[in-house]
Amino acid sequence: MRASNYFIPTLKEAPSEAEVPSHIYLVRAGFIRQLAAGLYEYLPLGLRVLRKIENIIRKHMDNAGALEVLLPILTPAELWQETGRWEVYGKELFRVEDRKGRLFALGPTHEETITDLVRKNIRSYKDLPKNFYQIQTKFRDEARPRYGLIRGREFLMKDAYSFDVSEEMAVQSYQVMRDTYKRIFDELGLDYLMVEADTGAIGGKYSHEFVVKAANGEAHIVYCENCGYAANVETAKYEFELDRPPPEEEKPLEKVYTPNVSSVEEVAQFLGVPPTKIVKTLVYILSDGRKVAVLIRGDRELNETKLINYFNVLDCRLATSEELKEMGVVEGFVGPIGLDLPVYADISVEGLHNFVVGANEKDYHYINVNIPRDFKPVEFVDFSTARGGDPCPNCKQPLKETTGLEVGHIFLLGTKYSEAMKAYFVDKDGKEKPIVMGCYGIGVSRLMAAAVEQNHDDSGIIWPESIAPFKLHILALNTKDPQITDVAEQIYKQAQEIGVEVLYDDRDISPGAKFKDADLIGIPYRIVVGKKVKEGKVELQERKTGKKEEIQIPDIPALLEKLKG
RNA sequence: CGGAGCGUAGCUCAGGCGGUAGAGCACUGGCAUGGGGGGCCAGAGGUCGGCGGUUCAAGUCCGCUCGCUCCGACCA
Repeated sequence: MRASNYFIPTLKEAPSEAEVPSHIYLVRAGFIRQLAAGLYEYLPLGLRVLRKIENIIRKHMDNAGALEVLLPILTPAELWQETGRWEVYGKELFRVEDRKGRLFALGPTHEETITDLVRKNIRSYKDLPKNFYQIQTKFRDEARPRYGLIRGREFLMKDAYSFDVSEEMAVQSYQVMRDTYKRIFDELGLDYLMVEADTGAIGGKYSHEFVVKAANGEAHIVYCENCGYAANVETAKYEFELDRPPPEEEKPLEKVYTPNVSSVEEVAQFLGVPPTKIVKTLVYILSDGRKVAVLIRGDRELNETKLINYFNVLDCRLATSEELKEMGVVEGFVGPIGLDLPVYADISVEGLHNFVVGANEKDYHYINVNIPRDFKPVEFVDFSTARGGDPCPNCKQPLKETTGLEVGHIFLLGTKYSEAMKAYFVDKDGKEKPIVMGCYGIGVSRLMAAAVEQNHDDSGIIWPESIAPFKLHILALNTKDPQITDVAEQIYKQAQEIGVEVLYDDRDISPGAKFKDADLIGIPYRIVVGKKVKEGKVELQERKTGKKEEIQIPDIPALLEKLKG
């Protein structure tokens, strides 16, 4: 491709709305443009990268035996109502109405659609297993689109759905996908982790996320370098036993005056005790209306996902000041003793002795509280958020903590959708059974951003070779010098003949501008044709390392062959 | 959805006291130049987000509205 015929609108300055490196560089280097909040246009360069990512995914999915389909973006509301997700998915679901008033959703995911297709067309165990996938635009009416391609309202995803006759077979399909995903992310050249994850709104029995390590990621994960344990903090466990303070002799319960002292830090300082001996009491309202008190040790953070899962509800939130008042609860001094709410305790509270809690009375705390002497929780449950330094649940070595971008998520769904939508098959024994499903997503457009987050420097993007828009960038430094343009043209033609994807900067602009653009665009290899052609030489530069090397012109075909391979 | 900020040239931003609209970069023509966004000359480019109000006069003050961004809630 000749740059003079192409479209690469580069920008010297970062657009004011861009915050993170991937957004800044993808816009500046002419890969994407923003149309509205969370909506992006892919320019020719951007589309090339997107297609590369797609094709890598497609290749591995095909190799794994998955079958590509293309499902409509518009999905009838009735389908979503069948599974209950018309309500459950909430405001994130983009809803539209046709002229007759019939309601549709712009698909954020396609479990309902694919399950409908399968129930209408698959009857027998002989038709199974099947795995269908598509690469399709998805929609989410995000409350807050952010960070360019990382969180858009419209984005490209690969989604796949497996259908099996039994859970055993479904687990096998799941494992095939897990291995396939590893191959995909390996080939994409990204630094990623596969982590245990929560199933969220998709539901299902268990799931794994594929997380690309990135400072701007929304996924918080912990992992163990020793044994390989890795999990999203939403679901991560840690070895509680090693997190316990040593046993103590029980001291008598005492109520102490703690004027205006309510936060853990304040109480710890005021009473001269470590936060590990203070127990926070949090009052939560569950989405089914239940009100519960949850105890957790002062140094630990409660994990609302674990709470939601334990109580089997859609959502939860802390009670507001007004609600606490209505319940007769004293904000800032809440405690389990004499509280008229079911009290659940995090596992961190189990075995804790002589600790501090609020006294349900303004400006008072109890000290030397002990279980079960002073109160008894309904149950001890793992509610706390794992963090770096916690002992690994498998091997007890300290866990590491990092943030990342979730670029893939696989779920063993079980029969949640097949039962809700009556997707049954007739098994060998002649009995009708629900199909066992799995679903598997990859954020294609998000991967493009993730790759840039992980591969850039102060000058611009450094594309991994597998997804770079071109392999080779030829810079003819002075287009008025026929000797230079002749050589550059010749290399360009050779590269095309050999099959190296090449961008040829033949524009009549200053050399500096060409170098700056080339750095910004981030094509892995660069051949600079300049003054040295007089000595029969050009220069090869590697974007990643900045390494420069002089090449004799007759050696170029060999070099191109190498680049192709 | 709560809180905050910002909308002026293609981009990044000044101007704010109410009185003829600015800079840098980009763009067009010309000249010179040709290894890191370089120089000189000339030029084009604006319903100052929109609607309404105050005023002799509004980019500037007031109200409403739309958009974009940030923090939070939420989320892949």
